[in-house]
Amino acid sequence: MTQVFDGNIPIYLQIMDLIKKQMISKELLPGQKLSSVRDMSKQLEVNPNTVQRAYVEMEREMLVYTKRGQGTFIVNEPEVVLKLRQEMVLDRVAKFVREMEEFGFSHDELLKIIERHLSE
Amino acid sequence: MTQVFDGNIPIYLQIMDLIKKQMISKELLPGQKLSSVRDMSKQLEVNPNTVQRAYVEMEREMLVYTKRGQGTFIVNEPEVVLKLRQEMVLDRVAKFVREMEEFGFSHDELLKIIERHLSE
Amino acid sequence: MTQVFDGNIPIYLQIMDLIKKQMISKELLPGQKLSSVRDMSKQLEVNPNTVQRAYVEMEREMLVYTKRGQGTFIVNEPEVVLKLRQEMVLDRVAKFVREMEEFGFSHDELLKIIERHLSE
Amino acid sequence: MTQVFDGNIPIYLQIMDLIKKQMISKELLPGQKLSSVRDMSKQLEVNPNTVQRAYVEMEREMLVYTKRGQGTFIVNEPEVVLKLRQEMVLDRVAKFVREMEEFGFSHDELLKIIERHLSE
DNA sequence: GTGGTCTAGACCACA
DNA sequence: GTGGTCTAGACCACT
Repeated sequence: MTQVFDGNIPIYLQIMDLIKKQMISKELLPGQKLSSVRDMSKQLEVNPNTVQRAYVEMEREMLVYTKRGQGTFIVNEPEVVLKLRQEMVLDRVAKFVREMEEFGFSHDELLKIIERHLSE
Repeated sequence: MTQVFDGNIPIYLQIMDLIKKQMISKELLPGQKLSSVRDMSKQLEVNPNTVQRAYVEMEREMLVYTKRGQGTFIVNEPEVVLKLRQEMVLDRVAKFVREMEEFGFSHDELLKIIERHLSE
Repeated sequence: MTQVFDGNIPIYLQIMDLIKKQMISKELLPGQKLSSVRDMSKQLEVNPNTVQRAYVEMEREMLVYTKRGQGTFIVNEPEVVLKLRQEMVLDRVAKFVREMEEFGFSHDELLKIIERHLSE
Repeated sequence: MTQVFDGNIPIYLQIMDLIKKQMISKELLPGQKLSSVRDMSKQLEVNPNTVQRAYVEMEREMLVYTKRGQGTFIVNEPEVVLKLRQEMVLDRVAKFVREMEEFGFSHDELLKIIERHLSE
């Protein structure tokens, strides 16, 4: 599975998103080491600087921390990941529902649409 | 309510999205005239060139057409709007479901989350 | 006067410092435009990215703001600059006094040393 | 009191500075043995290589010398320490005065600022 | 012309 | 090997 990026959104943001999703889905656990900047850049076929930027930005968001010369790690507090999960899910659901309302769907219609989509 | 744009996505794309939503929700009807580039740019507090670009792109997508000296108009065929609606809804639903799956939610959980959100 | 940087401190931090000093000494006034990234990079004989980083970092510190396509500007509130001035002066003085105390100087000696230095 | 380092300046330089200050304030006397690399690295929570590098640099500056199997020692000549003291004081004072001038302070203002700071 | 992002690749401090 | 910084230079969105 090669990673493909949306050309209209900065790649470093998409990398941050990718890692956040892995934190939420428990592919990445608290305290676990992230791939090194170099490895990640090869995996994603992206410049090391771009990965670096994603890591720095996530460190600023207190989701990861860096040990000089050792690597970058998911923060140790599971609460942080839980909070992230809540925030991201809420954000996505709210945005989705708002958009569907803007399209003129009632809540019932919305649920039916999703159910139909899931059953396919 | 002033329009606020996401700094990480090209503004012309966000303007296109805005207009498409208005077409779908019937705030903009087939054949109706869009605000002039100048007016729209003032409303959105955006450079006229940016609005212009959004209009041109939408013309390329055959959603609007331009009459010299008169302005830009939504295409007259209602089917086009219907098709747009289907496409955008499908796109949004598919994207939303995919993301929720990436978060590790089952389909049942997903439905429950939405129901809970709607009932608030 | 060519700018020379201390090899042991990141250049972008030294550029930030430079600009802050100019804000404090009123070479740069609230609302004033900074040199463009490219111009500044030529003036300082430094890569544009390095200047860019300094600007972004200062934007995060709310000392400057950016208008897309127009440039980077000192924030308009003079209070911010005053606060910066207070902070930086206090920081420098406190650090200096602390160091001189660590060297074993009394306050009287410290004052004499400075007076002698100033009169040279 | 745990030692905390400024992440933007090489740690070995900060360690050198620390030792020099101790020499100047006579916490470390001519001929006295420095903590072993291993002990020092534990105290400072730093990699032994980093301490080692600080020691080597200081040996190059002729401020310490190493006896094989016995450890690292402050040089025996008190004049060296005196000279170091003069140099560091001059350096700090000059740098401080220069910075305050860059901030736009006159010599009088500078003295007043320090006096006010000392009297607090 | 202006900032924002990205690539390709280098050198450094640190473990 | 690992992150942090920097250069050289490109392309893009926006004014």
